[in-house]
Formats: sequence, structure tokens, C-alpha cells
Amino acid sequence: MTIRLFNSLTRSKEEFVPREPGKASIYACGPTTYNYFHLGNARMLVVFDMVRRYLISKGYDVTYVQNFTDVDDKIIKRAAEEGCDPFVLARKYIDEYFKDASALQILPADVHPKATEHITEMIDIVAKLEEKGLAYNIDGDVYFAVEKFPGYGKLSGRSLEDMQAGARVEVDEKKRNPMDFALWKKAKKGEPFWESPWGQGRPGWHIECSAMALKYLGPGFDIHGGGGDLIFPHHENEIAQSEGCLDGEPFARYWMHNAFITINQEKMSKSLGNFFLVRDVLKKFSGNVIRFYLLGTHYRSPLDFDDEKLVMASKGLDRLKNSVRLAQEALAKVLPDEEPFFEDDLIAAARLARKSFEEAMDDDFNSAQAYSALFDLAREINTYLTKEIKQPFALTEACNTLQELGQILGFDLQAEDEISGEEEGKLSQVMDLVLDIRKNARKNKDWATADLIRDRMKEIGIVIEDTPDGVRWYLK
RNA sequence: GGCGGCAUAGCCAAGUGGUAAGGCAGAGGUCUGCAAAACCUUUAUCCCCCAGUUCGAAUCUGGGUGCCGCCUCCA
Repeated sequence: MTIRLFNSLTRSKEEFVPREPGKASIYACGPTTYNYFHLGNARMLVVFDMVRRYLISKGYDVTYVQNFTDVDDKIIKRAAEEGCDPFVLARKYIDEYFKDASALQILPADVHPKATEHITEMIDIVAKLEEKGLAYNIDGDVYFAVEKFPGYGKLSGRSLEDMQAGARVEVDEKKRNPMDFALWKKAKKGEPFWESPWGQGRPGWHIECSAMALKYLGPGFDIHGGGGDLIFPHHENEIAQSEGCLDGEPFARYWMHNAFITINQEKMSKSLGNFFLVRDVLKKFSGNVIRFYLLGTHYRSPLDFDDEKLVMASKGLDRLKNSVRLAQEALAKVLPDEEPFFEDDLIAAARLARKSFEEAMDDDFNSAQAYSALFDLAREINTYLTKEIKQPFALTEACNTLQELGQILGFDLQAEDEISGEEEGKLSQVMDLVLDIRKNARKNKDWATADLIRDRMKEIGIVIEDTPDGVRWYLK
């Protein structure tokens, strides 16, 4: 089965044919590190992490590159406000990035290049563009001449005339064309700078991605991803710069852009100030839940945010996890059968789930639709568990399939198990005691005590459930 | 002004020509001391409105209405 994905460049779904068979190269525009990342950033990160995981699950040898913009106006400004060194500030938020990313089950990229570590490569590109007449230096500022690049506007679907007609930008008198953009910025007083052929300065924003993508993935790499607001000007400019110095080769083959998260139907953004930091949302909901919420909508559809949506996501995820837990509980009670297994409905259901899941994901990474395969399988497992005859083999197969498919989307469906080792042993002993006391209470029909124990334990995060076969407990 | 997107049940959300996935919530039932979990049944004669194309449209075309995004830093 081949993957079809929506290419922003052609505005249509295309079959994914990688540059090299069996391999996939992805470059994702990561965050500018001047703060903890917010839910909007999280959506982009989770979406491309999901794309990466799915490609890996399909057998591709994936190289995933995600940059950190660690020098730019906002970082400098923020550092000045806090009275610290911009590099120290950027470094701090890069470290913090990995904490939140890990909570959201976002795997580290194969390469996490930083802009400040690729100044030489950027200077090389700017120099080459200048040499080719696509860039010009004015008093230490180097601009890209958009008129000299015929394909300018092909990604965002607009012509230079359109853009100038609607330009709200304050025209920089130095530019030859108002749409020309900075490749290299002359250093201002107190700002960090590097030596260059044009004097002391720092790179423009767009050039870093060109330099790093070309360095680690080379021309014509497979997928370039990012948030939809990067289409213009950032990605448009990346294409211009990169292809401007590439002699006819394409920069990236497929462009993928995720839609935004909105708050009350309005875009969540740093400039509007209506953003939620992942760090804060994690205080109320687990990373797994946030991720489940984020992937519950197709990546190209807008996604509105409020706590209620996370509560819904949390309950849905619980359903999946309950199913895995119940299956494992049942498996623990029966001995593995030594009889040869036979085809039964559950085995068929597991196969069907895998197939439906793959069909959904092959179609432009439709994770929302893939969810239904997960839920369908969970129901099949649960129903199977109510039956008299249970094949351990079938149950194992179905449970493994459910967990495996969940894992492809980055969900850990294994029950929470934060306590380990020695402490777990102690907890078990305490629980044995507590449940023993409760059992006695129930025996004496002392429902008040029995219910009090159950309620209080639930508040602590330990769920107690009575079943016909006895009591069960688990951490939540 | 230019370019683009979206509108599906109480809520969330798939589906892009063949007669409405899935989740949450709700209702009834089974189980239970009660609960929880789970299971079974049930919940959109209809997909913003109006025309049109078609044997057939939520899905295509045209026209409305509403909402949103990009065109400036933003995932």
C-alpha cells in the first residue's frame, strides 16, 4: 500500500514516492526557543512525529531533522527584558523543550540542528546567491531579490503583483523590491553577531532552514513540514533561497502544513496572547491525553481548544486503555493453551483493525479515522472477554495489535505504572491490607466503610472495582 | 483589496457521487449491596441555505449566508 499525502505545493493529494526507495527524509521547522512551547507548537510537533512514526512503521528508513531557531529578534528582545544572555536563554528553552516533548511522547529527532551552529553554511549560501545575482548587499544588509527568482510565490499561490497590492509592510527604503527579504542582517549595537564577508551581522530567519535542511538531507529531500502560517513568507523564502543556489534541483519534494489550534474559534498565537503553554496544560492532563486530543482531528483541519475537549479525549483514551488492561488481566488468569489455535472472530477483528488503520493512515495520515479502527478493536476485545470460550492466543494477538497500532500514533496504552521496583511491592502489600479490611466490611454489610475506602482511594488515584470474580484495583 | 480554508447529531469528529465511521454525553437493559468498568439495544430520513448537473449528491457546479486563516513575528 502506498501513502498519499497532501502536498501544499500542488494543493492536491499525491502518492508518496521518496527520493530513494525505502528511505524518507523529513525536515520540520521547529520552535523558536524563547519560551516554553504552547499547544499550537505542540500540534505541529505531534503531527510530524506521527508522520515520522507511521513512515517507520511502513518500513521506511526515516531521517528526521528538526531545527531550533536559537537566534532571532524575539530571543534577543526577551533576553534583554530578562537581562540575560540571549544564548543562555535559548539554551534554557531548548533544554525545557525536551521535557515537554517527552511528556507528549514526541521522539527526539535524528538531528536537532541549531541556527547558531550553522552560521558558516548560511554565509556560504548567501555568498553563492550574491554571486549569482540573486542577492544584493546594501551597507552590510544582504537581501534576496525576489524578482530574480521566477518561481517566487509558487508555494503560497500568489504572484508578486498580488503581494504588493496588499502589502501592509512598511517599505524598507533600502530594498529594491518591497518583497525582498533579509538574508543577512547587519549587527546593531548590543546584539550578537558573527563575522561575514559583509561585515558583522547575523542571519535572517529563513536562511537557517535552507542551510540546515540542505546540509543534513540534501537537495530534493522528501518532506518539509511546518505550521500553516509558515507557508508565507518563511517557506516561500526558503524555496527561493535554496532553489536559487541549487541549479535547477528542487529543494523539497512534498510540503506538508498543519492547521492551527484555535481558542474560541480564534487562532492561538503568541502575538494574540491567547496561547496555552503545554507546561501548564500538563498540570491538569497527561501528555498522552493531550496527544490523543491533538491527533483526534485530521492535521489539516482547524482544532478548537478548551478543557472540555481534553476531558472527552481523556475518557476516550481510558476506554482504549481499559480494554488493554482487561485483556491482560484475563490473560494472567488462564494458562497459555498448548492446543493449536483456531481462527476466531477476534483474530479476524484484529486483522481488520490493522487493515482499516493502515488505509486511514495511508490516506494523508488520517489519524482521526484511524481512531475508529482502535475503538472498534477495543470493543471486539471487550465483547470477547464476556464470552465463555477465550483463546489466549487470540486475546494476545488482539491486545498486541491494539497496543501496536496505538504505539504507531504514539500512545502508550499500557496502564499507568509510575511506581516500580521496591515501592511497587510495598504498595501491593498496603493494597492487600486495605482490600482485606474492605472485604471484611462488605462481608458485614458495612457499606459505608466499604464505599468510603473506595471513594478515598479513587481520590488518591487508585481505582477499586468489584467484579463477580472478586475485587480489582489499578492506578490511574 | 488579493489568496486560501471551513460549515455533518447535544458536543467532538471521519466520510468528497451510491444512500451517514468512531468518540464523549443521553436513554433503556444485563451485571452489582451500591458504584465503577464492561456488554447489548437505542440516539442525524439527513449533512448551513437556494438553484442546477445526475438514475442517484453531505459529496460535483453556480449563487448566497456565516466563521476562520495567510498577505507583518507566529506551529
